[in-house]
Amino acid sequence: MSSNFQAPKGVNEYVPPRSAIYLAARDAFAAVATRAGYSYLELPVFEDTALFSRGVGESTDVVSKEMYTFEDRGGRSLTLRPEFTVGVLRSVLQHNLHRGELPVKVWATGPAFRAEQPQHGRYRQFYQVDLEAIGSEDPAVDVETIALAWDWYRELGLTRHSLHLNSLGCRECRPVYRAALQEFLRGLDLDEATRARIELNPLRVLDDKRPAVRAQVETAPVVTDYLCGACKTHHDKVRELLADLEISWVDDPRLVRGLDYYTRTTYEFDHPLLGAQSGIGGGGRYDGLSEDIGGPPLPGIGFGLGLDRTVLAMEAEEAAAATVAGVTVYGVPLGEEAQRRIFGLVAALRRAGIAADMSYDGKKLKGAMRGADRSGAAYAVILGERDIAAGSAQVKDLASGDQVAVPLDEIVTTLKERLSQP
RNA sequence: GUGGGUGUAGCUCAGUCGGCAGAGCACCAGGUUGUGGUCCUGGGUGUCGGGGGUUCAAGUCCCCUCACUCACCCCA
Repeated sequence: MSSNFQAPKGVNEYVPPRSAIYLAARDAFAAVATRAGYSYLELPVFEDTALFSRGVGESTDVVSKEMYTFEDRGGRSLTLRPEFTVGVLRSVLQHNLHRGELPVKVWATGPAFRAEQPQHGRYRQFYQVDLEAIGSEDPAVDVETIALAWDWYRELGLTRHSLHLNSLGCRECRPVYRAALQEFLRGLDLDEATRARIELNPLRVLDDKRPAVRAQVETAPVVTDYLCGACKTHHDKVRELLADLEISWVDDPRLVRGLDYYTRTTYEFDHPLLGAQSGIGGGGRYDGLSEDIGGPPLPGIGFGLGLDRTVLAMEAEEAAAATVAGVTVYGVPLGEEAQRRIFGLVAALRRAGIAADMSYDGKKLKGAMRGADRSGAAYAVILGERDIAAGSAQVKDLASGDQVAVPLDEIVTTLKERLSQP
């Protein structure tokens, strides 16, 4: 231990060299979203507590026991966002983006917070990329979001993830199913907590992983048998379009998500190499959410994908790109005057768009050259008393070992020229 | 929140019955007064997670605590 302080329990930090994987994944998502016409949204990390309790739902675990809630100095109750979707919708409504052309297509990224027992892949501060299409009921939009997530995973080199798909129905047909399910569940032999869940959030019982519960719900009624005509048509269209895009999925009528706002299309991405925390992302339609938080009727669909678990999946599949932050040119000064000139030269190289670094602290030649080697640079620029007297510096090709003297005022152009050649 | 496992050098880990804190890699210095990567030589860089207890003696045994981790739960 090098300090008395350590990061708070359950937070996940990205430090070099691993942070490069995180950054590459996030940047790749920005590209995927942007080329599909999604605009960036930067949101507050905390919101009015009531936004989450109304949006996500009082009956969810997320709201009832996992929120970081605090009172600010003005006595307002605020909560660190436990997810993105409601905040995105709140912002879209607040800024009247839905008054323009629909759907409103936006994406966001950053940390989210839930006070859970930490585990590998489950953190109290975790990171997501989020994407939402608001204001359209078209099943093509449902599939567009799925396809973008899918393409992102593929672009990152993942091959083993799977897509699970379900439809949860709408406010017409879901209550009918819910009642049927409750009736079935009440007849089972279950523990007290689970019995309570039957009344509060019966669909979640289907998600129980315990073998004893699993076996009993085997014969439970499934939601897809209860879909109304409109929901069924929608769901069939989604599956048809998915097939068109050659995305494979498994129909999972037991797929339930832990947030109350989902309607119709619901999906989840899993990765087999992550143990219990196998859900790497999920999303779905939330056609009633706008009204739940006091907005106009406005359908929507979107997803949140876990950056932490995606990075873990990349590492598990050994797909993590070996992106090492490196420079192209490395300055090696010998002596004070040389250090001053190299410092200026490195700045000039950077201004010319060439990635450059240098040796500090008056390191001896050997140590400075070692630094050049480790920097990954293609060229070292070595400058000592003799070179200054001659008005030139030594430009060394670190791969071949060849070294030539170049006049000081021609170094930037010389290197630029050399680097532009293949 | 519940139940189990682990915590020793920067990293991966060994440490027997309680008896001088170790290995590999990494790192640093030198071999080379102005030339890296290879090679050779030398160097342990440590709050044995933290606190307390037992003991002549604790990395090792006991208690508490913190963190990580596995499963439940939850979900990203």
